[in-house]
Amino acid sequence: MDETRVRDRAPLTVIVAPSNASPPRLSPADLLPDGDAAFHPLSAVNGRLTPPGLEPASYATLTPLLPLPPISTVSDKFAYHAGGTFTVIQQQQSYASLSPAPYNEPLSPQSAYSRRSASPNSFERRSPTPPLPSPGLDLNAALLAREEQAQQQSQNDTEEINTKELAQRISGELKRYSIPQAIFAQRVLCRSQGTLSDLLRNPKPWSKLKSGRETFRRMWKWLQEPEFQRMSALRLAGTLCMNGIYVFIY
DNA sequence: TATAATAATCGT
DNA sequence: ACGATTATTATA
Repeated sequence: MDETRVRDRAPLTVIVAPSNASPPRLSPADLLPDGDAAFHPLSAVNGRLTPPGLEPASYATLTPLLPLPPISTVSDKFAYHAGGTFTVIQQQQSYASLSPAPYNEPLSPQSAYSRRSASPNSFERRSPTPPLPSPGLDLNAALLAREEQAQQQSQNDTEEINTKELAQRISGELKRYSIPQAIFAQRVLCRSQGTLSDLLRNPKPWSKLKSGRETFRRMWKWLQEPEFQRMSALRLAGTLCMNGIYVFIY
């Protein structure tokens, strides 16, 4: 719908790659377009995420150090339909399989927001987007998965969001993990710091929102992710900015 | 206390 | 919604 602005400070080479060449290479540096001093991919606190109740470490330090996360996952899928066309993978949930089960949430589960979505204390994994059914594989499974996903999606799209509460929650989380507005806004919302600040302080009621809804949906989604995944999103740079589609950069 | 980092405001 | 500007807060 909207959200199609691509603004890069650093001239990144974005190539939607014809994939008969060698597998895509991502250098960690590419994931950190703005030499963000805040991001220290290596300062992992031996794997454990902030346990409920403990003072949260900075978001930069609590990432459980996924050893070059994207690449392996990605190249799997990549290889999967590396048929000669290009490699675009629907964004989402790429890391779910990589890390040990995370603590879900230091906070109380969302309650008032919605009655339909998300069981409070399970991860309710949306399955990673099933690769396009490839001939010879199990069609039914693929179709089923796809359908589930579609349901999920339409649910998400239909969902009404209590923007006021959402804003509070987000503010809270940003504080807890010392996530700067600028980072969150840019990386997960594709918005500017000022915009986010405004949204958080004076959220308009859902009913009065038009295109602005998308932004709140993103906040909501982010909130539903398990912690490690949220952090990935933070480090990932621009992932969601292109229509929910990953484009490999190399 | 100076400076840097981050957040809030406001005109467009 | 952006982004420049100003205000606030953290830090050396």
